[in-house]
Amino acid sequence: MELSKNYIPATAEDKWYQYWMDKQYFRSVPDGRPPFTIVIPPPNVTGVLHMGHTLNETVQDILVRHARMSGFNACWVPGSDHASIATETKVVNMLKEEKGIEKSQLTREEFLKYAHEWKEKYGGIIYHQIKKLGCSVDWERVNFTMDDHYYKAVIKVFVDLYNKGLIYRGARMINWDPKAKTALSDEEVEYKELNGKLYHVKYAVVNAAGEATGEFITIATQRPETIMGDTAICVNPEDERYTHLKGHYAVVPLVNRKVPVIFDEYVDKEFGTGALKVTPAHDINDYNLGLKHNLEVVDTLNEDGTLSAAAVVFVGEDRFRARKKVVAALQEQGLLVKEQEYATRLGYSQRNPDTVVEPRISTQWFVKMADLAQPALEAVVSGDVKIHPGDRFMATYKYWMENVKDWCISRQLWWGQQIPAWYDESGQFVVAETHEEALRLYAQQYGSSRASLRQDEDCLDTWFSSWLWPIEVFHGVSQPGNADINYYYPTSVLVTGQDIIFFWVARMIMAGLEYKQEKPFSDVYFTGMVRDKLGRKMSKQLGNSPDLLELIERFGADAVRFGIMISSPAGNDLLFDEASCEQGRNFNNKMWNALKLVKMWKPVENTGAPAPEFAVEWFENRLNEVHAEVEKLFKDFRLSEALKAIYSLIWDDFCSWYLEWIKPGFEQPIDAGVYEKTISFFERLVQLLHPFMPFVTEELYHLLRERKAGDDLVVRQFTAPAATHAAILTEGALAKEVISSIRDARNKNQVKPKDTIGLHIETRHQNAFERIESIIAKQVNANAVAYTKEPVNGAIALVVQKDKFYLVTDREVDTAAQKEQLLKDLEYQRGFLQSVEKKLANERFVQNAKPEVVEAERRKQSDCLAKIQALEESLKTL
RNA sequence: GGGAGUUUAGCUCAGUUGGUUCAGAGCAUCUGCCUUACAAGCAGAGGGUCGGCGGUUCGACCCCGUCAACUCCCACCA
Repeated sequence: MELSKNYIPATAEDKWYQYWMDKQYFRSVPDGRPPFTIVIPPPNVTGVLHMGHTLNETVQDILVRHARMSGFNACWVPGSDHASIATETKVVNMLKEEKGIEKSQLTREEFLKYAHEWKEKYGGIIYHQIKKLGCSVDWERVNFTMDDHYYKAVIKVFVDLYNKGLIYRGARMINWDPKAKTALSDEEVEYKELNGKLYHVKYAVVNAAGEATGEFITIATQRPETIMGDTAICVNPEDERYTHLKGHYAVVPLVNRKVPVIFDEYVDKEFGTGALKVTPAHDINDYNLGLKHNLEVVDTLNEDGTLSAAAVVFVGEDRFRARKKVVAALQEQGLLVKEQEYATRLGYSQRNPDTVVEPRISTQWFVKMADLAQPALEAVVSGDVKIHPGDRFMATYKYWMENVKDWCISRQLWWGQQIPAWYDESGQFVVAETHEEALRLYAQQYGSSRASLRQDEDCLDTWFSSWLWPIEVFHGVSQPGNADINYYYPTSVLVTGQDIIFFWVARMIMAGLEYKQEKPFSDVYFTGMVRDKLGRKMSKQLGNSPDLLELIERFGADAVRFGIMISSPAGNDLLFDEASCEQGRNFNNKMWNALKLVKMWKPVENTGAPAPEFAVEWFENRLNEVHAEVEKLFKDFRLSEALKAIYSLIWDDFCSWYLEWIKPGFEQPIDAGVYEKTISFFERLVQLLHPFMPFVTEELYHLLRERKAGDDLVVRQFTAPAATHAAILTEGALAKEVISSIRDARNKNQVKPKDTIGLHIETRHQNAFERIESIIAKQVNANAVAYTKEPVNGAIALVVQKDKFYLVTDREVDTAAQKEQLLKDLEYQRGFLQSVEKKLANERFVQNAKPEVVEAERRKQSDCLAKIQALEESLKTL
């Protein structure tokens, strides 16, 4: 068969993915083997894979393929997340831009219909990309967080937690996105540094009887538009400027409300004027102060960020326009003391990046976290769930779990699981999985029956469904105790970004322990953030986020996988550079050419020339050595190092040394035994590499030999690497160095090809040298390599394994250059000797250092002395 | 403001209980080669006071202290 000049990824990749699918190699059903399970961190259903996903999916595929080839029943569950806020925002924008429809014009049902259509249309992109990347997921196990069974499971868990008293309804200060008109979790708020203004406003002071004292108290605020919601003025009790105001009141400008002056250490005397206006409805700290001092709450904002009737003035104005008007009005009334430039931080909605988040009092559903967090903390601290790399995240995890706050799980959205709370007309409610059940419960609980109840309009936080992911992808909540959940749970490894350790990882541990009484995964592998080569975050705005499919088109999926893995230590940020994909592509091509070389050879039983047995022996040992090393690196999740080890084994040891050693002369036959060994080495090499670069390796595997049905690399099982012989590995290294040195001498025109070369070999290397002699002769293209134990006049000095060898040739040698080289060596050895002797002369070293260290030092000393002597003798001969 | 982490060659990273004159690899760069598998390749070369300072030690890239720079998380003083 004619092999193309270079490896062409595109055809091979599509061919093999289809082939693997047809053979059901990624399909997993419970059997007698131990399971190895990974659940994919579900990407947003309507999103596209960015480089961060690419890294995560690649790592998972490497682990899964490696497990599949190591005797495990490997099961990788794919799926996607409905991502309520992100998706709903996209759908809302699409409706507005493409159809001119506002969400408010639609009923819930109509909107959800559009959303489902959107999901059907774009939901497949992700899966297409996962396939192109070569991910060996079980496509018969695709899960979506809004599948029927999944939806029911989420509702079931909600009802269960409610019945356990772990879910409650409460009025709380939440982050409000006035554009999306929804509550946001703290994590969904992004803070930006801005130049704001600090307005100093004076409030008239009145005494307990309500009479003006003629005094004013000046406060500093960034948000003058909220003063209509003020319900107190707060000062520090230690602040002597204000202590006389105890029992007094202040009059809120514009609305003339009388509010108390309260005292609390919270106030910083040094900041602003030392007096703070308290607006419990619109600031988290003020809210807490309000709780502490029992203050009235006056909510002056509507859902959309305009001023509400409670504001009395500027009703209906947007909060930022209102600010200007309030400032103008204050100025007019002479109450604005001054404006001051002030650097501040404002919270923006992660979903609507231009929208400033508004702290708002609102009725929401909460999960009580303290009791759930405790066991989840212990699971990680005790090492039941192991985090990689190391325990780098332990401190943060611990801190977070010990200070966990209750989790606001309601969202004012339609795309998601609707909260299963059912209300009557007066607001009394029951929590039940279905309407029928709710009616029954309602009658039982309130003693009167209703024909229907109204379901809560809100839906649940996306994470309230994702925290069940490792369980419900196996239907473990909706059908507890089924065969799949019993077999696959707990899963083996979770691979995810460290940025969602608390959103998701911690909560999955909580849910697992609560609903399966067992951790959801044994190991967590954190990948870092993917940045561009300048260290910047990848973002659409910067345009530095490469399109995955385009990268695959240019380099091939294997090369992209190589590029993203080669310098990607666990947990550290990855600075992605296309150059490393190029390196991966070159690597493909290197292997392709090695294949071409091997396929060119004609094996015969008896070539008449001695077979390079040593080369075969050496490489087999080297292969076993690296294989064992790779297995160990896998255990420690040091995947990029494993890839580097394999890369170097294939490129340097196999291609550059081994193949050159056994390569027959032009159009000469090769010994059949050596050929067979070589093919089997090649097979083992592509097998080792397969988890990292699945396509090219499968292609090579099938080109190396005819395969019987079912003999495919993707399912070929690793055998444990055999023990290695240190002596052979050392001899191999010796051969390499001797060859390099002779080539070096030849490059300097000191030796010519076809010369007979004599080497002065130390006795202790003699046996080894006899074994590798023929390889050396062949590699340096010499008639013969003789060796001698006696120094010879005019010899060329070689350094091999820190020992001196002398190369003898009948050529004229450049004695000046030789002399220079020898003097250099001598200088080095003398310096070395000096440092060794200095150490040995140091009494404290001899006394304190470990005996073996001192002994080693003594040996160095004598070795070094011998070398110096030899060098001096050689110098004399020149 | 609190906490965690990082800092080794131009870039990305190794460096495993402190012990060779130990400072490494890959990529990139430069030089020379279209040598019968591979120019997506081969052969060479240059390049670093291991972030700064101090300490412990016979001995420090490694341990301790401190300072600096960068990154992330948490909190969020009107």
